[in-house]
Amino acid sequence: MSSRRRTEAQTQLLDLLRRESTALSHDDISAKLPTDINRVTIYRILNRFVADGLAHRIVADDGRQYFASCADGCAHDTAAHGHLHFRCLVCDRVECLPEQVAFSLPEGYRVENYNVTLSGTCNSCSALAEAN
Amino acid sequence: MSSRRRTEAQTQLLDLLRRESTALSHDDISAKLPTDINRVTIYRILNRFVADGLAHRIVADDGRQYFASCADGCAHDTAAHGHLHFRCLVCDRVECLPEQVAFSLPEGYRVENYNVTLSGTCNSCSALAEAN
DNA sequence: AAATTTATAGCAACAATGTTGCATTAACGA
DNA sequence: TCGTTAATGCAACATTGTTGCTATAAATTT
Ligand SMILES: [Zn+2]
Ligand SMILES: [Zn+2]
Ligand SMILES: [Zn+2]
Ligand SMILES: [Zn+2]
Repeated sequence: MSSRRRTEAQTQLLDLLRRESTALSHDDISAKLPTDINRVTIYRILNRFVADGLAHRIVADDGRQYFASCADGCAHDTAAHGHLHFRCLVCDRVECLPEQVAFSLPEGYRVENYNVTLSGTCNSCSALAEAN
Repeated sequence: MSSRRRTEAQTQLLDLLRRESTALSHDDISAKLPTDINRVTIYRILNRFVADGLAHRIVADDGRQYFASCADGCAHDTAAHGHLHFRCLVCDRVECLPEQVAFSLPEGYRVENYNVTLSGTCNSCSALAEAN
């Protein structure tokens, strides 16, 4: 395998993902990056991060990709990404939740990727709603 | 609410969804329909079916929408769609599996939609692989 | 049966998201 | 310092799904 090079763009992107507590869409990332990085470059860096196990990709129920750092407690094997994702329909944020999903699967199925996304109202948004 | 009208296009589409054992993408549907129906019309009919509880929408981890009839045993409330979906990376089919997913959610989260998709190799494709 | 109403269909154009090809730049090792 | 090639940036494209508008036709009323 060809080895990776340390570039400014990648450093910024990885720092961003690690700093954020929620999973980020491409748009989120573009908006939050300190420097302008080309659209395509961002996509390519993200794909590389996923391939290298630095981040994982969530395809949410809005059909868009979100990316989250794999740093904390989420080991790089597939099964570790079986954790839950929650997309809030109010604040439009996607969170990685630590809870694992349990299920049984009929004989003969071999799982390679997990993509579990619930959507609804997140805890902070329901708290806000209660307050009114 | 304005009442629905019985049209040829809708009948064909609903028949197709009910006849099929797997969830269908737009392309699948286009290809399998006995008559040519306009792209946009298909999308609109599908959205109506989902709104009316005749079908449910799955957003798979390829970012595309798949549709399955709600006829058999899948009641029309949200929770009933908590069943598992499996997308086979070999034969590219999406199945509704009857098994429910179990998970716990932190306090304060309110779920409106479930979207659980595993991907990998389905039972028939792994059987074929074994045979070789 | 004819006229009326309006849900549905069809066409064109658009929007959003992500990828590929290719030339240029720059990281890194020799 | 030089050469190799990974990474970037630009343009163009691909795919998937939606919206606006007009035409058609299903259902209801006259
Ligand atoms: Zn929220
Ligand atoms: Zn996650
Ligand atoms: Zn298969
Ligand atoms: Zn299903």
